[in-house]
Amino acid sequence: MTYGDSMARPRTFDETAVLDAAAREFRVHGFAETSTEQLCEAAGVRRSSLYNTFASKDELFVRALEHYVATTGSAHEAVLTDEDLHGAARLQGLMDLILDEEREAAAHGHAAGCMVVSARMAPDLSAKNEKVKNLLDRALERQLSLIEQTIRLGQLDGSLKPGNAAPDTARTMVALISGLRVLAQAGSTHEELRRVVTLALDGLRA
Amino acid sequence: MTYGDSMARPRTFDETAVLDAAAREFRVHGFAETSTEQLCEAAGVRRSSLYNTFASKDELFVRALEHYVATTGSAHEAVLTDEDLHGAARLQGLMDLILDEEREAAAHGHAAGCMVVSARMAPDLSAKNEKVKNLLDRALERQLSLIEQTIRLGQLDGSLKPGNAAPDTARTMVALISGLRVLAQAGSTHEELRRVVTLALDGLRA
DNA sequence: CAAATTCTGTACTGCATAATCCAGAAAGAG
DNA sequence: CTCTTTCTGGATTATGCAGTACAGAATTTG
Repeated sequence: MTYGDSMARPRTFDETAVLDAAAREFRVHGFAETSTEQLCEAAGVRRSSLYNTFASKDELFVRALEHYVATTGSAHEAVLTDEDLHGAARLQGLMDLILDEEREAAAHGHAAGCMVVSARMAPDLSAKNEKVKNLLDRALERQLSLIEQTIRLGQLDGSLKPGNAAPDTARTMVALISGLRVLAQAGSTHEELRRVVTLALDGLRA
Repeated sequence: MTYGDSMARPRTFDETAVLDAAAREFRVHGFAETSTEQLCEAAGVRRSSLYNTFASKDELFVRALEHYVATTGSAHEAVLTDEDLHGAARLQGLMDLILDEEREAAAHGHAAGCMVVSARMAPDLSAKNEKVKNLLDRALERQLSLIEQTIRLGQLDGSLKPGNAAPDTARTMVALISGLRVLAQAGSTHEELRRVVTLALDGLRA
């Protein structure tokens, strides 16, 4: 009942590290195909410890998703608000984040995967768990809003072709990112993905 | 042991209709989240009948996937080889197929889903079943090849901007289509999806 | 009618796996 | 040292679901 700093044996594992490991598993294999066994092994934690910390696989998934969208969201935000770059370069930077992630994963023999895409493609998850749906919706909203602002900036600083509606362009970028995740799972090489990005961004440049 | 035309009670259900119904379930819910119960109910067929006709859920999935990629592939091919249209219009026609499908599904309160995207996002399926992987790979190859030819045509007939490499452009289109599937699952409206398509295609036109 | 085959409906089996429980060792706080 | 809490490791329970089995009705051919 003594929360926070206990007066007994402390946790030997980092909760955030567990969420990281869980997210890595979930994003590659999806929710249904990831067993608690895999999660324990990936996190280097025993079952009892897992269930002491998280009530259920569902809750762990929600927490991992929360952690995943928060960290990736922040990384994306950092690039998309980099004062040293013009709009087009920020977009390029965002896509480079994705490309680098996929290259890194490919070096380990698999695609990076994406918790958001696979969760979206398994709508029963969102239907069963309201928190999942809310997290996904808010993540999408945040991403759209950030990209939208970047588009507007790029059109003002002259790096992006004017005339394209910012919301539509933002949504197109999100579609492109999701599509890249799928192509990566289909085995497309880093070079192929990079050329897709180049072609798509060139269509937006001034 | 008497194959083909039996001399007894014939099937009262159409095997193709079952595959259609199964594909409809699988494409929305994915493999893991679709129970054999759902499949029976959707197809209007009893369990015994299902297992008399298909050896397992795995085989039914493979058959449904086969049927799905064959029918959608043919529909796409029909548009992409329509002699009455120039290249850009054929691409537009392809995207309209997707958009119409999503609009139709949205009218029923859900996204259309996609067996290919969700199967790709669950790579364990392909890992476990070689046939799944082969079907997905051949479907992607076919789609890329068809779109690539259409791009080349469009660049020759002047409807598409020259200079873009056809393979890259084709892969970008595939990414866009996958992205549309994801956005649709995220609840994007038909109008929003349509504007995404318009923007993306406008970037390719002459 | 007889034989063959599929249908319906329900009940059952088997397995994977999510989740619980427990006994003891380990490690901090007072 | 004592108390508390978390660890390890394994055993156990519970559940959902894929797949099987079966009995009887239905439907076709010969």
